[in-house]
Amino acid sequence: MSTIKAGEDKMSKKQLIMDSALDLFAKQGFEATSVQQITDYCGISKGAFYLSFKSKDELIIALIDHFMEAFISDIDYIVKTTNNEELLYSFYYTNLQSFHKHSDFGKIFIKEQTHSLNQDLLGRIRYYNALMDSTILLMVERLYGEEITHIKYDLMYCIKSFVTMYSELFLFNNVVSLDLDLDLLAHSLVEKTNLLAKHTSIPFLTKEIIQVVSQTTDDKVKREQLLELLEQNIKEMDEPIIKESLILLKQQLLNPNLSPAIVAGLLENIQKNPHCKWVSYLLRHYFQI
Amino acid sequence: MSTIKAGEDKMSKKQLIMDSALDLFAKQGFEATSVQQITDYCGISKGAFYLSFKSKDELIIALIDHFMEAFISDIDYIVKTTNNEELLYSFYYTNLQSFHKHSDFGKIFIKEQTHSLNQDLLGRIRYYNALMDSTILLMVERLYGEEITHIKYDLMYCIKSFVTMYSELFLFNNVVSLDLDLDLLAHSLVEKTNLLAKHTSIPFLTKEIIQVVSQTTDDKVKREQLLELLEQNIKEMDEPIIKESLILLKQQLLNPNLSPAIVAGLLENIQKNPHCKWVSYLLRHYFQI
DNA sequence: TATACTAATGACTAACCGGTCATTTGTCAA
DNA sequence: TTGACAAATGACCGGTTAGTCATTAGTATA
Repeated sequence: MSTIKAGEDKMSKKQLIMDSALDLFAKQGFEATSVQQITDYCGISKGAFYLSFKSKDELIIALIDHFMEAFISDIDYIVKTTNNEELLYSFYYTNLQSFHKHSDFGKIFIKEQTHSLNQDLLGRIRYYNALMDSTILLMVERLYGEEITHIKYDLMYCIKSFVTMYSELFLFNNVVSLDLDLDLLAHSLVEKTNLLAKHTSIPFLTKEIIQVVSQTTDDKVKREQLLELLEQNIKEMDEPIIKESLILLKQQLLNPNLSPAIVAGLLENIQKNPHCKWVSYLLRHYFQI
Repeated sequence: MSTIKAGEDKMSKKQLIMDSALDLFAKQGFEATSVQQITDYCGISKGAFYLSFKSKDELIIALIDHFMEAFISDIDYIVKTTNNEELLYSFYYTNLQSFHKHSDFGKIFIKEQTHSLNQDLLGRIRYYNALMDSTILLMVERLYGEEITHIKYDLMYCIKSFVTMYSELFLFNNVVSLDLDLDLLAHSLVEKTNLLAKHTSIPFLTKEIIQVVSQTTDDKVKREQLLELLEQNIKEMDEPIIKESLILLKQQLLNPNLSPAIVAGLLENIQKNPHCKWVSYLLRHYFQI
C-alpha cells in the first residue's frame, strides 16, 4: 500500500522536523531560527519542509498543540481523579515533572508567552492558559470548599505563579547540573499553598479582573469537531480495547444510551493512551464529568 | 560655547530617540522594531540615529540602564531607610507603582528577560536581577531576623514571584481599563508574605542553587569608576547644594576624613535628585552603609 | 561675504528572511 | 527496460534588515 507508506513517511518526517525545531527554538527562539537552519539541522531540503508544513507559523502551532494537549489533559485528569489528600502534591509534582522532562518545550512556551506577535499563536497560548486556569480553579474549589470563595482567584494566581516561577528557575538556569529534588519542591509548594489558603484574608483579584485577563474565549466544544477527532483517533488506533472504547464513545456521542459508569470506564480506558489524552479531556468536558 | 551646546543637542536627541524607542519596543518588541521605524517615528534620518548610538543594541542597553538604575536605587533606599512596620508595604507599593508608571519599560524588561540573544544585554539584565535579589534578601533579613534563615532564599524568591507575576498581570492585559488598586494589592501581598515568613517550614532553595542562578557576578565597584561617574555628575549638576555634596563625597572617596553622620547626610542630599540616585546607590555600597 | 566645520541626510551595501516552483531523483508496476 | 508518478531539491524571488558613507545643509566665526 503505497499511500499508507507515504503517509507514514510524511508523519515521521513531520516528527523529525518538529524534533529539530524544538531543539533550535528552545536555544535561539522562534523568530531567530530560520527555516533553513531547521532543514540543515535535520538534513532535508527547504522544499521538503513545506511539504510537511504550510508555513513556519504552522510548525510552532503544531508544537504548542502537541505538548499543551498532553500537558493539560494530564493535569485535568489528576485534578478530577485524585483524592484530596494527595491532590495538591500530585498537581505540583506532575506540573514540575512535565516542565522538567520537556524543558525544551517549556522554554519555547514561556518565551512566546510574552514575546509573540503572531496573533494566531497568541490566541492559542491564551486559550491553553485559560484552560489551565479553569482547571486550577476547579482544584482550589475542590480542596478548600466554600469558605475560600472570596480569595479563590488570588489563590489560583499564586499557584500559577509558583509553578511558573520555580519552573523558570530550572528552565533558564541550568540548575540541571545540581540534581534538583522535585519531590521536595512539590512538598514545599504544597505547604505554601495551604498556608495561603487557610490564612489569607485580603483578596485582590476579582472575577471581573480575571475575566478581562482570560478574555473568556467561549469555546463550547462542538459535537461535530469532537466526532471528527474521534474518527481520526479510531482510524489511527491499533490496540483493540482502546479502539473499541473509542468506537463506543463515538456511538454515545451520536446516541446517548450508555450508563454514566460505563462512559466513565471507557474514558478511563482511553486516558491511558498518549494519543487519546486530548480527546479524553474534551469528552470529559462535553459529558460534564 | 559651541561645544557645550553641541553636547546638549546630542543629549536631547539621544533622549528623543530613547523616548520613541521605548514606545515602539513596548508595542512590538525590540527585534521586531527596525531602526528605520524609530527614526521615522521621531522625524530624524537613519544616519542621525548612528550619531547618537553606535548600534541598535547600544540603544536598548541604554534604556535598560536608565530605568534599572533609578529603579534599583529607589528600592534599595527604601529598604535601607524605612522602619520595619512600613517597610514591606513600601517595598511592594513602590515596586508596583514603578512598573505601573513605567509600564512601557516594564514590558520591554520582562520580554527581553527570557527572549534576548544578545549576550551583553543578557549579562546586564542578570546583573540588575542579582542586585535586586540581594536587596530583597537584605529586606527579608531585616524584617524577620535570624529565625527564618533556613527559608530566606525561598522567601526572597516568593516575593520576587509576587512582584513579577502580579505586575505581568496588569502589564500585558490592559487591566488599566479597570482602575486597579495598587494600595490594596500591596496590602494583600504584605499579608501573603508575612504568612509565608511566619509559618513556612519546608525550605527548597539553598545558597548553592541561588549562587548558580545569580552567577555571582562579583562586581566590587571600582573606586576609579566611581570617581569618574562622580566627576561626570558634578559637571552636569546645577543645584549648588547637591553639587557641593557631590564634591565633598568625591573628596571623601579620595581622602576619607568626614564623620559617618556627615557622609550619611550628604548621601541623603543627593538621593533626592533623580540624576544622582545611581551614584548614591553605588556610594552606599562602597561605604558599606 | 567667504570660510571652516559640524550636523544631518538617505541612497546604498551585503546579508538574510519566508516562501515558491521548475527541475531532478527515486521508486514502483507493467 | 520502460513509463508513470510522487518525493525531494535548491536556485530563485521579493522583501526587509542593520549599518555605512559620500554628499548636502546649516551655522558660527573672521
